[in-house]
Amino acid sequence: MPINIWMVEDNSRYRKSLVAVINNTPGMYCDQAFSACEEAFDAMEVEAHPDVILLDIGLPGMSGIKGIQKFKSYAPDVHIVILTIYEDNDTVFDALCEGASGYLLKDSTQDKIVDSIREVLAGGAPLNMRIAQKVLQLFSKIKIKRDTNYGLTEREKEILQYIVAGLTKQQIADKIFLSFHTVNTHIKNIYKKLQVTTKAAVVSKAFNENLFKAGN
Amino acid sequence: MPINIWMVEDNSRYRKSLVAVINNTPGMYCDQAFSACEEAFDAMEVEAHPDVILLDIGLPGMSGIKGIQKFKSYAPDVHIVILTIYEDNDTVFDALCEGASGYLLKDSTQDKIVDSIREVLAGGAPLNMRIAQKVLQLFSKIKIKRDTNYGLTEREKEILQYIVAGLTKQQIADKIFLSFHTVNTHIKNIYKKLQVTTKAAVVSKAFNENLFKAGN
DNA sequence: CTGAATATACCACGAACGTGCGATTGATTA
DNA sequence: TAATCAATCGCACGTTCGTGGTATATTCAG
Repeated sequence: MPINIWMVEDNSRYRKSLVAVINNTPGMYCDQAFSACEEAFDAMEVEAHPDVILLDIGLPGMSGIKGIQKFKSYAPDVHIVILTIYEDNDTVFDALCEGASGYLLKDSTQDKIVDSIREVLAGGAPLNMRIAQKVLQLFSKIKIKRDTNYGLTEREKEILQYIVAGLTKQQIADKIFLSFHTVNTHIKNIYKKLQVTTKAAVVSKAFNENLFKAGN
Repeated sequence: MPINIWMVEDNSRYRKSLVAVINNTPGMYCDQAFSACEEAFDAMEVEAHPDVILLDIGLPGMSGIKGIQKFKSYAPDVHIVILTIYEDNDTVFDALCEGASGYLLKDSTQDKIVDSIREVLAGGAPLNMRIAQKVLQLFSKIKIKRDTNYGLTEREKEILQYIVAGLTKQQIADKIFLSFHTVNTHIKNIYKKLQVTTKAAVVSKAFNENLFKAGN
């Protein structure tokens, strides 16, 4: 059966042009196109749900970002592909967190957009080249932090885990069969190495710098 | 100038086959191919550095994952494209964190691999369809957590920030011009809402559940 | 108008924490 | 062999925290 596509895009020229392209492509059709999320929500109440929604972000009324979840509440399995001019980190990040299945930029060719519709239904995640690069950069940022060990010993790392877990010094001592004083000493040493002075700060630093994972 | 490509792949048939394809492609060449990272490191010491390294993960000796950073230490600007059969979450995640510029699976067509080499040099991030999907799923997981606000008020969120930053109650009071007692009360309420009993636990929960960002 | 929620403020007490000392043992390394 | 480091244990003091109360002003929805 042909792919049912909806489109939400306030630029009528761009919208009409792309709708025409889709309707001239075998295997897919777009009979619903809107200039605002609100109109599309009304249609979701009465029409058969689409397979894919091509969604702009810079819209009058509700933004595409907020619209993602709303569309998903109507049709949990719908694939939402963002099609926008925005490529700043925050917008991309927010859209992906909201559950977009793909992210294209409007400078994409019409062929690329049509291909992406097929790709998302095949279980893929069409991403513009520059968007994919941004996404990967987010990962490598995580790594940088994970390298700084602060020279914690094994025992100290172990105790660090329990601090993060929220145990008191006495509870930690009981857990690993040490005296309260020993735990106290270890924690003092952890403070020196991490250059902090409270448990809350240790937890904060531990998360910010990914002081977990045994390896390295 | 043509693209200089190296390859690290222990399956000699696959390696030779792909090297041949690359060398038959105008604009790129592969004159160095290895069956282990260690061999490639030796070559990095004496040969001109490549533009792109196609790197397997399941290798004898050092794994491709650990190899990524090592290659980057020789040539910080080299683009490393993973080419492997592994597509489990941990492997993908680790590779991207280490700084891979792309991630392909070995069932990719040779055309796709050649295209990806060009794409990565054009500033893109070639990802296999299924890998891209995994990556996007990681983002939507973040979102789920961010929804659970625990009904914190604006004031409480504000104070939460300072707790995470490691300030004492008195310091927080001074910072936002409130009495110590008021801050104390707010923190008590935060504890009730988050169901914790210590500052360390608050910090832990705040990080684990992304209790940041004002939006929603 | 009337609760409910929010923000503000105060007090007191015991528990937990942070810190400055000192000390012994065993393993590793220079 | 001497020195360093990790791990263990100990005490004392002042500070901060967590928790049980109580109370007032404001705002906002029912």
